[in-house]
Amino acid sequence: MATLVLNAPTFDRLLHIAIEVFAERGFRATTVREICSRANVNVASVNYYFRSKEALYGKALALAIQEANQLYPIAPAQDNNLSPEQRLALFIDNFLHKLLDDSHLGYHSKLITREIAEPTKALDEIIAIGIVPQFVLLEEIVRQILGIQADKMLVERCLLSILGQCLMFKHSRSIVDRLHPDMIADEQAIKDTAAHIARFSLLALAQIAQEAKGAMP
Amino acid sequence: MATLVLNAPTFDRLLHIAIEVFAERGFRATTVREICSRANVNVASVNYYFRSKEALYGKALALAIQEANQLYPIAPAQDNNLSPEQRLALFIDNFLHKLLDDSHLGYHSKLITREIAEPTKALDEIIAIGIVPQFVLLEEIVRQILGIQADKMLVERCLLSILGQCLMFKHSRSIVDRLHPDMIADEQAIKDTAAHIARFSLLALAQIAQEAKGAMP
DNA sequence: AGTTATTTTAAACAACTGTTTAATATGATT
DNA sequence: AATCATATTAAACAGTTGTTTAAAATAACT
Repeated sequence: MATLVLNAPTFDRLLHIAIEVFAERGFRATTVREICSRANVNVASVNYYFRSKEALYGKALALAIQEANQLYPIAPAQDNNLSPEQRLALFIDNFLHKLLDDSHLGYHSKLITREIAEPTKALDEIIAIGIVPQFVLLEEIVRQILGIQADKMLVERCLLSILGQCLMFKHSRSIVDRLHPDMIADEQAIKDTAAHIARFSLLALAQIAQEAKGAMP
Repeated sequence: MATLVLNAPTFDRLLHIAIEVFAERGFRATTVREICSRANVNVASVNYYFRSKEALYGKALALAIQEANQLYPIAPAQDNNLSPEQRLALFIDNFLHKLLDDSHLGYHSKLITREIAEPTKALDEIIAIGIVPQFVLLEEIVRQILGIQADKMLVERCLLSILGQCLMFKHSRSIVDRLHPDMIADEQAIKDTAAHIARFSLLALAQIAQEAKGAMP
């Protein structure tokens, strides 16, 4: 029988180290030799286990999404017993941690945001598995705050306003690190930053909701 | 005499095409041969005029910053006769256009934001020439809106909230393009998006200012 | 004109790229 | 112990990389 039984140690090490190196260097600048060298395996292993560098990239990306969602599940923000304001705060806190928690997650979010900023063929999977569910949840929350009558375009714009504030800390981390390193220095700092974003967004959303109510009572 | 007189046509073409290719592919994935091929010059020209690929990258980056600031000067947002609210709206509109105007600026902002997301040795120049002046201006405006007594950390957080909403459309453009392509489709759409960001931010800032005033009258 | 200085060119360079190969080692099953 | 599928290895592959070289072409100047 030829059911390629996956040798867990080598196979797994390769995948996780691939996440790191692809996150650090990007797909094209990453060399198979560097991945293998760091993983202490032979150069041929990538092609043996994954057929090609590109296929390895796809698998590493999928694993990064899966593990990130596993460590920071969105379930708490889905609790309908909470107020939409509380749920928004939970969502932002969760999202920001998913983006910034290097210590538990390694390079997962770096790889994901890199794929977003510089898409390859694998982008569709990212969007379907990693992005759309978050968009749907956040859209539901925002719609509750703004009221059902809110214009769809307005809701979407507010979504992007909220997500943009969070993603800033990932995509422009080099600047944040140089100008305000204390803002994401540790766990508590991340929590404070998340709280600010939630406050900033809620104040804006509440005002927008009030104006809309005034215009169409 | 050996004062290397720069042959404008070749030299300039090389620089501008370097902006494009580096923006599309990133520094490491860009090949000198592709730049030269697109510019219709010999492969050796890069080393002849710029000494190395890395030096060319630095020059291209500096030129991109300079031309972007030239086409979209921040002067209007510096007018002290305007209200801080108007100045904020002007700043955001200017910043967003600088980010999204492909038609006039080519790949300038793509190259700049790429360097921010994935820094090389050239990052310091970007920050000094392209980022700090914008930060300083925006900080002045936000401080006027929040009031002088506002906590420095709070002001900085609000800065990032505003900039993050704008940068979203650059760094996560692949997602915006797929989920809401109409949001940055043309000149008018960009203006509308800028107006939303200004409104969203102003509502939040006004509330924060009011709360702060209430707490410390 | 002739004599420089500057620019452009094709060719070669050594180093590195992803992938393949064929031999060897390891482990499981009989 | 013998047989077989799986795993690992070193070596080679063809192609690409940034950079250098030395000759040829062009321009500038007296």
